[in-house]
Amino acid sequence: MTLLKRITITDVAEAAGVSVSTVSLVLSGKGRISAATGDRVNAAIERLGFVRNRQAAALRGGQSGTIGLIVRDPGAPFYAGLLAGLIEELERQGRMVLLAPGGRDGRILEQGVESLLEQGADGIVIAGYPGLNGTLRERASRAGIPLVYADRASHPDTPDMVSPDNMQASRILTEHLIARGHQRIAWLGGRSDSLTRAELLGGFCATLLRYGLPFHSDQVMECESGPQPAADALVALLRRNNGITAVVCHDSRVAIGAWFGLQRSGKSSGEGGLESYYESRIELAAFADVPEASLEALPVTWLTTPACEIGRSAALRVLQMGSGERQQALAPFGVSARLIARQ
Amino acid sequence: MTLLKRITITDVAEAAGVSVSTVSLVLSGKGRISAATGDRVNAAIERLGFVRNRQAAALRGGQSGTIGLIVRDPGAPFYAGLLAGLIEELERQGRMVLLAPGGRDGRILEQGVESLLEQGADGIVIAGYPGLNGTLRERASRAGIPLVYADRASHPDTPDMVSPDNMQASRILTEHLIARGHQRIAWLGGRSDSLTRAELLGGFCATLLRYGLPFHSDQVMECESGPQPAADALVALLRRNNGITAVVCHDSRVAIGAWFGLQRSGKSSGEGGLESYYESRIELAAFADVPEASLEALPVTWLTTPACEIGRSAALRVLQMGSGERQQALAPFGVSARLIARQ
DNA sequence: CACTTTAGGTAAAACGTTTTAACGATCACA
DNA sequence: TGTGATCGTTAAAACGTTTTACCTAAAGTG
Repeated sequence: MTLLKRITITDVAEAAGVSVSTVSLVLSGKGRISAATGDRVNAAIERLGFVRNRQAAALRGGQSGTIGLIVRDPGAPFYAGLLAGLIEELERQGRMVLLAPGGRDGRILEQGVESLLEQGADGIVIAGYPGLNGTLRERASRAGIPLVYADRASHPDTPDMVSPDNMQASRILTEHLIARGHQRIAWLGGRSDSLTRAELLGGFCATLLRYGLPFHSDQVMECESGPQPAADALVALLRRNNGITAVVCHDSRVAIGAWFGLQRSGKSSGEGGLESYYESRIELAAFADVPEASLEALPVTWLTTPACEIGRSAALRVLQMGSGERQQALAPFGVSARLIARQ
Repeated sequence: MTLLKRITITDVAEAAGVSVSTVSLVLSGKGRISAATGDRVNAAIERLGFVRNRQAAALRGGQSGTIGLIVRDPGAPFYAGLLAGLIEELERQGRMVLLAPGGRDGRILEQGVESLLEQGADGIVIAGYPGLNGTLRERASRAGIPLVYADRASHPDTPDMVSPDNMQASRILTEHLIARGHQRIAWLGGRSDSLTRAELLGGFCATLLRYGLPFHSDQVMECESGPQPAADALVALLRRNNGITAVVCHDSRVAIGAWFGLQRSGKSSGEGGLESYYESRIELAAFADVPEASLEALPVTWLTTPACEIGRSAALRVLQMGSGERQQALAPFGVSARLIARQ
């Protein structure tokens, strides 16, 4: 395992009997070079196993070919999906992703941006930090590179944001239930201080009203996002016996809990298992960040935020901004959701 | 948004009234510089908002400060976890992650490695490609940088591999069930052509035998990894009425299916829901790539492969190899699992 | 034929940093 | 006072590309 001397453009030039300029021109396909010379150079490149040094190229030329990304929680399935979409799109454009560590701490975020600038990223995407930071925008703009925020939570409408269209998602899910004949639909779960929940609930409420269906506060049940609290909450909700025939769950854990709650509250025929559900009078629907095995297993209609779409859009947006297109031409970007119906 | 001229080390030197060499020395903390000069330089850096250009530094110096990573399927929760662990550890060592696009295709993988070499990665980690490729190893070694494979599947024992210790994981889970008094334990799920399953099943079988418990082929049930097939398989297994009191499930989807199968086969009291399970005579346990909401909701004892541990280990390993430690000193790396007991 | 144009190619100056060898000054020591 | 050390700093040569301006020979033009 001897460390061979790095093969440079100079070696190639020598081997092909041309100048370094010519090799560079062949590499980038820019200047005017005859087919014969081109072939000769390419042959030499192949023969020597030359790999171009992007750092040197970037040093002189400008673009490093990388887009920086900071994810607060890269292990969370949603952000993993976002990352996957982002990578895929950037790859299509011949760019790579430079991943800076995120973290709860805002200071780490700033440090991450700094590192990305050091590494010469051509643009920066920040995911999972709902509180947007003016300082960072300022920092990036001073360095002359575009910065965009992407998240599952909703953002104010500015052109450098990519987020799901929660209102629309909620409308789709609600209309689906209405189309299936439900008149009294309940809402379960979510903390009332969440912006996402507010938007989802807003879409829900607006859709009910648009179709002339009743919406009273006793149709909405707040609860912790765990199976147990959700089950309890659903039992309590149904005990009021207010004619509910369908329940929209704020997230997948709530949906699982709701399912157990249904079993317990006797809305099923008592056999247990999947079959019993189909005889129940209550239909379940849920929002989900991400496809989940438990939702596939249960008879729940669910609607996912397409994480990888958001990633893809963020990628396109940052490249767009980088290529000098005028900012005002870019509208805020809302990504729409996907419905997976059951039963 | 005017694009300011980039602030360079030269500007700093001028502002501080010293030479560029001095600034560089201060930056890297290498040479002998007086406290006074150091302060003066740092003040100038601060004042001008200088960011060091790593590409230029790498061009001259050597190390780029990045580790390349190729993940076949970055959207899958397990690899997301791996990525998270990897990032965290690399950050601790002051490195960043350069993410090349993966893909089913082996050709894309090679191209990814090539891109990483172009970008000057100081090392490469490849995750999720079970079929290891000698060409890539060769490529990396010719470029003089370390390459390690990391995966959830098991690998042959070579020092450049990081993978979970499946035998040990299986032993832990099986011993847990034995300790709880189970004598006849069944195995459910997994395709028989999977190396991972073979190792898990090997550990299971070995542990049973070590404790003097019977192991017959009718205790093992192969099935597709979905809720429905698993449910059917469990029903069939229990119908044989062979005294089974516990079932080890190959993965989380199988576990969910097994749960429904239990309900259906009357091993529960018929009330449905969580409560009914506790009266059932059958205990469930499962392996899981990754923590999952459905497993938390069900009374299943499960054992996860700590994805982020694997990522972390891969990071350490690649840095270790890069820092010129002797290869033979490095043992193959098996990462152990974590048990989450229920009931 | 004298002239412009064009095609194909090259020399050389950047790009921003690191590092080595050298330098003057100060200091210790006999 | 001469002789090395030691200290703090610096000039200058890399590192591997890209790009601009320039060159030469051949081809076109009147």
